[in-house]
Amino acid sequence: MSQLDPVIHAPNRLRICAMLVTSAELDFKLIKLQLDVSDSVLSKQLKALEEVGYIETKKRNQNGRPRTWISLTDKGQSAFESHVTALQNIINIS
Amino acid sequence: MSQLDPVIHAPNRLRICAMLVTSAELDFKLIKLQLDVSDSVLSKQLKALEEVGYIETKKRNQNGRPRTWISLTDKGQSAFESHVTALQNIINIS
DNA sequence: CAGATAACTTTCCATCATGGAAAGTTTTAA
DNA sequence: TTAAAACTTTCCATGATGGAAAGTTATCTG
Repeated sequence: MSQLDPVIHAPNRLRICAMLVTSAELDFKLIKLQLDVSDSVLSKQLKALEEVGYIETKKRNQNGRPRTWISLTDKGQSAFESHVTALQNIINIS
Repeated sequence: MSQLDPVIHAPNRLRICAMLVTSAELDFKLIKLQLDVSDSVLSKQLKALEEVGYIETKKRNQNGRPRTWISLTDKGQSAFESHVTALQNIINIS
């Protein structure tokens, strides 16, 4: 039986993963605006996802400014899918 | 836009609500066995749901033993539905 | 009727998560 | 070379969560 993943379940991280699962990569600023959180909060949530290997970050320039690009890893992708399955099992079957 | 409900989002409480939404009422022991948590943990999670008016508890005997029966209130029902909608919005649309 | 037991409830305690604010770092623009 | 952007880290306070153990209350057993 698939279980909820505590790293993904937290609301902000769930939103981050959901945004990333449909995109190749997104930049820090966009995610921040979308989630409406402070820099420090987003940075910490991304770090939590990176520490378990669910996302990767790459620094690259855009308009002469350093930007961080974030993408889901394969591991993150499948963890997210399992988490969604677990949620569906809870919501539909219970 | 529907938002995640922090009272419902916590994994154990999400499971409790999901179990209750398809049943008229369930007893403490059954929920406890299903969730595989200690008495104290279940009692505290139920209290949290009761304090916001999402569930009701009734004490009634069964086999000469006091039992607590738990049911979703109307408020709890619609809060759960909104929460599920919010989850779906996050997972599908983001 | 007294003690035991079931079925919770509450308290105590330790740990962890989360967030805001502020300070720190790095890179590039002016 | 100073300023600013784009994060990152630290500090701090608060709140959630869980286990263990003690506390309650109702009923069963001898």
